[in-house]
Amino acid sequence: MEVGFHPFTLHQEDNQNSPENSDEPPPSTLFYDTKATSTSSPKRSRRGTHKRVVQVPIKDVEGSRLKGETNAPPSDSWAWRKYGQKPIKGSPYPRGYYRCSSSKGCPARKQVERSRTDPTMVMVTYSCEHNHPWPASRNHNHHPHHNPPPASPPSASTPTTEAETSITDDQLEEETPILITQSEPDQLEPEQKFSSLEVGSCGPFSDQYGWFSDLDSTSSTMLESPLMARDVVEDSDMAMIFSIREDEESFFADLGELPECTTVFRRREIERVEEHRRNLAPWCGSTGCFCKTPRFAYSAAKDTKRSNF
DNA sequence: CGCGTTTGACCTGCGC
DNA sequence: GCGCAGGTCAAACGCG
Repeated sequence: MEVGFHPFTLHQEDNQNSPENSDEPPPSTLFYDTKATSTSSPKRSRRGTHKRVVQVPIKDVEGSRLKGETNAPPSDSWAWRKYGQKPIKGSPYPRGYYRCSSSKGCPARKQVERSRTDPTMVMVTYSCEHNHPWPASRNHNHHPHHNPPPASPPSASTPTTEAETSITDDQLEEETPILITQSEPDQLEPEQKFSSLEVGSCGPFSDQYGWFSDLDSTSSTMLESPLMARDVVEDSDMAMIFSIREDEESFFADLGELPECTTVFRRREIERVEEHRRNLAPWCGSTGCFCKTPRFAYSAAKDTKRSNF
């Protein structure tokens, strides 16, 4: 399919949903997760919605699909339909609103806007969860087998649906390691940190996988960021990561054609993790936890008159 | 013809 | 209560 993009940074939104106020995450690879209760209709609840903000290098977006638009939706494997666009106060770039068109009634939505502080980055805010299986038609490299991800304790939040699980599996079939970091870990217990990164936790992660699956090998550059190099893993999280490793091995066995760089990365990271494990070094500094590959991720007149857009 | 995008209008939440 | 700003709706339009 089209060129994938690299989720670069994700940061947790506060309850007020104001990426424009928080679009200055460090230029490192971060993966924020927002935990909140989804309330009634999305339209009526601007706060309390589970959102995830992903910062993506603009070049990747451009590579996928864009028509001179400043914030063309990054290419993930879900089908997104644009339903609105608004100029955001304080930002020179408009925000585009997309909803999943893969399935009727799917509540999944995402907002795309270019970062004010770094025009080379696009902020993608995911909210709600896909309520349907992974759009196979859009999912290249679909492998029919594979074990479900290690039974990471079901997320404390929203249970993972079967569809979501399968989605995850499918997407986990995809290669390309991904770095996931959750911010604001201080507000979460270790388990929570991870559960919030899990697939089922109000699921947005499953749709994260969507574009994870489209990542191309170039993401390895991001993955070898300094931040990546200094990861330290906590025991509980290590357990997760290592329980996944088994799958990983089988995965890799099936991924013979993966770009070498990604494979190198994995091995490198595995070694690092193991080393950390040996040292039992604490991790999750102020920037929080992170996971590696997608497989590991699961742990991962008003206005018109005034806005004239 | 179906699907996606554009865009003006409307609705809702929140801060003051 | 009011105004602002964000989020969504839906008609019109474009494209394949």
